[in-house]
Amino acid sequence: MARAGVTTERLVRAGAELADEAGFAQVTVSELARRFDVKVASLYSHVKNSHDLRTRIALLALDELADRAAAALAGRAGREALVAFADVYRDYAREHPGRYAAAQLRLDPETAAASAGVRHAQLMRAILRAYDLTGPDQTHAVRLLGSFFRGFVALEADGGFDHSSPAPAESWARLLDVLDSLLRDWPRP
Amino acid sequence: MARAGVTTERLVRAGAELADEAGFAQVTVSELARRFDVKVASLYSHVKNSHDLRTRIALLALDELADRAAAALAGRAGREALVAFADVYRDYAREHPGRYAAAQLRLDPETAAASAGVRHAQLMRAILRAYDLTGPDQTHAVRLLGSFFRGFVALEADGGFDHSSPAPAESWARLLDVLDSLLRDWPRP
DNA sequence: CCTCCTTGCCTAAAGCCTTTAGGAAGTTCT
DNA sequence: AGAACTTCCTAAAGGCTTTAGGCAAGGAGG
Repeated sequence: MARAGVTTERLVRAGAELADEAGFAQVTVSELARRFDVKVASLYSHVKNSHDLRTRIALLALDELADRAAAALAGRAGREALVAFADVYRDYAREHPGRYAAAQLRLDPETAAASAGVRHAQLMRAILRAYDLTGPDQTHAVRLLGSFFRGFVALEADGGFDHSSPAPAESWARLLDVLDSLLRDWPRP
Repeated sequence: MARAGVTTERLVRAGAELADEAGFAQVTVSELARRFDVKVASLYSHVKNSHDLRTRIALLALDELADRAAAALAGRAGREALVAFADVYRDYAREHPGRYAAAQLRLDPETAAASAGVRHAQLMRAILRAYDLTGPDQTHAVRLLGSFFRGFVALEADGGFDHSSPAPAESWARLLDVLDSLLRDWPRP
């Protein structure tokens, strides 16, 4: 019997593509087996179980995102950096909805600590260095940005902005300006 | 055979409780049948299918949320209203994580239009009446608040704030103040 | 070249969830 | 009481997950 040449690597990559096509929830060991034209049980030599597969896809996505974010931040600071970083997120979510959903998967602490999630946090902090924020307000600001990015992208993906008029892109651009202003002129407690 | 007294109403309510206990993803027709001590197929007289069940739970959650929000807003305006409204969201998500997750379920357009989601949008607009925002900036502001609430609550639930120091509650309070400032002193384009 | 062993893939089987079809026993209304 | 409806049941098919045990392809070493 000719070997199909399945590897964990290829499996995860195919899983990511499947996620983008059909949604992260549809990523199933069975469907991947079908795509590799292999029996389901065979995949269990390459992946521990369904959860393991999903986790690996999540890690791939986090990695890709961090890479893009780091590239976008190179040579930029202040408003430019903020916008570039934010766009990386939004664009990635739009280009790769399944992978983006995967990146939201809750990881167990050890896995999370070893993931590219850590890089994300560092990059966000780096953006804020251009602004004059001290002490806890720096953390608050990180959380504001993180919350806004995540929430906006989620709402846009859910069609939450579909039935009101300015296109999401317009709000996105305007709000990034507003947030830049806010960071430059951060209100005192 | 003694009747178990299952009704769509009781099913949805039990589903909501199950969601809060075990997570929205664990809400399954089978598990509910177990809880009502009834055969699985029996439930299909009360609910069209699994998706129908989840949708009903989502609608219940949206309704409860809108009720709470409306109550919180009564007699308040400006910063007070903003904080009260925001707390309703965050508290609901913490008290009823499963229901809150259900409320995020993507509904088809007709269902969404008939849901309490519409009330949410109106309440949010009502809050902004206290601030001096005109034209598209009003929509932008609604989107900023919505994104922030949703993102913050999601990140907190995912434990995204677990390994940095100020407690989420502290950032939440501070950031609501910051946003209130921002709305009062909204930057010109 | 040819064993030997690792590894990829397979069959079998059990467990759990969903959904449909068709039937029997309570409930309700006339 | 009898008809009509509703609730619940058994049966059965189909899908996904996961484990156990086996055969054969391909590379390593003699």
